[in-house]
Amino acid sequence: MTSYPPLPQSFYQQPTLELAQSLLGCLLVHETSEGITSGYIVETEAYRGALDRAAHSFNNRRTKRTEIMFHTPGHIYTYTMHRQVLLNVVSADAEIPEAVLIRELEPKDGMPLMETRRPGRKPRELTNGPGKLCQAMGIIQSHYGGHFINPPLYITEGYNPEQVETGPRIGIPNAQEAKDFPWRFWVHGNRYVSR
DNA sequence: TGTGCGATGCTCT
DNA sequence: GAGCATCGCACAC
Repeated sequence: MTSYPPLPQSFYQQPTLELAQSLLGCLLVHETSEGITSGYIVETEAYRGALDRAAHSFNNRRTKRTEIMFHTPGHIYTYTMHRQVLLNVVSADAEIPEAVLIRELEPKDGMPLMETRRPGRKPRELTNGPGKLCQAMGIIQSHYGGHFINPPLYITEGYNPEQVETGPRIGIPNAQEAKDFPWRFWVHGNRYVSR
């Protein structure tokens, strides 16, 4: 099985909205004893702590859960929503609680392994949601606090998306004015992007 | 292929 | 004890 060179720390040192776009087309890789799974990132959302009513860290709220967002960029922020695990990339400098949510992947390596983790699903249903992709990739809550520049869970160079689209984020009806911020980014025309 | 809705557990107040 | 950055199923077309 192939390994890949992780993107360096410097990649994460860019403004959150730019990082959210730069991540599109990058390859998310998870190496486990069962094998490698990987997929291209095709949809992201930015969450910008202090200003953003939709963010857990709104108004710089600092709790056990949001603590990692106050760290340096490139850290792994996982949390559970209902029964799912969701995966975020911490962005912005230390003490600035911002992050990018990874919403959808296009599977690359290890699709058979993904299918064993999500039995009975069609190929495009393996990773077309933030909770689903964590299941398919074997990402669990205990990845919280890790770093994307090291295996087993890391991000490497992928392809350059031809066209990126932006729009309002999904599933945050109570965020008032923040729900209309065009902070969702996706690869135009990719068949793994659902909505 | 698309929409609607109920189950569900963890975190914070 | 309330509120969710969701998913899967049922049902219509």
